[in-house]
Amino acid sequence: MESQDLRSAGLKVTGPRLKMLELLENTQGRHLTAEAIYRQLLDAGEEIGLATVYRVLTQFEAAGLVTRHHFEGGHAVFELERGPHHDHIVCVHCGRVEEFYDESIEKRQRAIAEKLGFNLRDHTLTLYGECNKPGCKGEKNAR
Amino acid sequence: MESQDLRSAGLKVTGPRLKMLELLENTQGRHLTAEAIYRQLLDAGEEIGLATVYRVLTQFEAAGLVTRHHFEGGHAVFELERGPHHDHIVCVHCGRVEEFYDESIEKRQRAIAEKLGFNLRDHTLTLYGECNKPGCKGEKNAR
DNA sequence: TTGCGCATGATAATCATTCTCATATATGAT
DNA sequence: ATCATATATGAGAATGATTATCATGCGCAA
Ligand SMILES: [Zn+2]
Ligand SMILES: [Zn+2]
Ligand SMILES: [Zn+2]
Ligand SMILES: [Zn+2]
Repeated sequence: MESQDLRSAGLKVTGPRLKMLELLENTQGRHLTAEAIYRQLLDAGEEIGLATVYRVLTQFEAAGLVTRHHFEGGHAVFELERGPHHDHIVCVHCGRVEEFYDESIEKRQRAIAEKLGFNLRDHTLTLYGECNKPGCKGEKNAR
Repeated sequence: MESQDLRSAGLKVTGPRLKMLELLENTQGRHLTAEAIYRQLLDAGEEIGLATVYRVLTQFEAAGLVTRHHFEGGHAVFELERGPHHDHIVCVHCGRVEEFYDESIEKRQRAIAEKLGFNLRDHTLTLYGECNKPGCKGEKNAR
C-alpha cells in the first residue's frame, strides 16, 4: 500500500500524494516532468494544483522516494526511486530515455573523487545520442 | 589574436565578443556564469548588456568556442573550449570545480551507447562531493 | 566612403519553479 | 466520534534565469 510508503517517509497520507505515487508507479516511460504529472492527473479527473505537484515532488525527493534529473532542455524530470542506482541515455531527437548501470564506471568515479580529495556524494552521468527506434524524429528519411 | 578565433568561427569581430573572449581566457576558476561575466566586464569599465552576454555565449557555444554546463543550482556555467574533453567534480559546499579525464570511462560510454542502439553524440558526467580545501564552507569545524 | 545586414543594449516577455496566504484536512489526543 | 492543531492544499503572485523585441549602432565587403 502506498499509504505505508508515505508514512514511513514521515509524510501525512493525503489525496494528492497518493495520486502522485500511484501515477509514478503505473507510468510507462518513467521520467516525468512536473507539468506532465500535473496534466495527467487533471486528465484523470483529479483535482490538484501545479504548486502541489512541485511541492510534493520536492518532498518525495527529500524522502528518497523519487530522483530528480536535469536532462538538457531546462525542465527537470522525476522518476520513482525503485531498485538500484542507474544512469541514463537520452535520444536527442525523440527524447526517449533508456537506463543503464556500469559497475566499472561507478568504480572509476570513486577512485577519481578520492584522488582529487573529494568525499563523493553523488553524480550525474547522462549520455546523449540518436536512437534507432522506428518513429524517432531523427530517422534519416525524415526532413 | 582573438580576432582570428572569431573570424574562423564565422562571427564578426566586435567589442563585446572580443572582451568576452579575453575574459574567458584570462579567468582563473574557469566555469563562469553569464551573470559573472556580465559583472566582471562592468567592473572592468566595459559597456555591455546582459542580453548580449547571453547571446554571445550561445553563439560561442554553437561555434564550439565554449561549452555550457548545467551543474546543479539552476544557473548554467560556461568555459572556454581549450584542449581536450574533460568532465567535472564539483564541491557541494564551496562550488569549487575540478576537472578530470578518464579514458576507461569514456570507452565504456561508447560501448554502452552502441549496445543500446544509440549513436552517441555527447555526454555529461559530473561528480558531486565535499572537497578538502581549507576555507571550504563544509569543513567539519564549521557550524 | 557607403550601404546593408548583422550586432547591441534596454526592456519586456517567457518559462519553469517557488512563494504567499487563506482555507481545508490529516492525525493524535480527548 | 470529537477536537485541536499543525500541516497540506490550491490559486495566483512572485521570482530568477534566460530569451525575444525593437530601435539604434557599427563591422565590413564593395
Ligand atoms: Zn529517438
Ligand atoms: Zn531512470
Ligand atoms: Zn571544465
Ligand atoms: Zn569545497
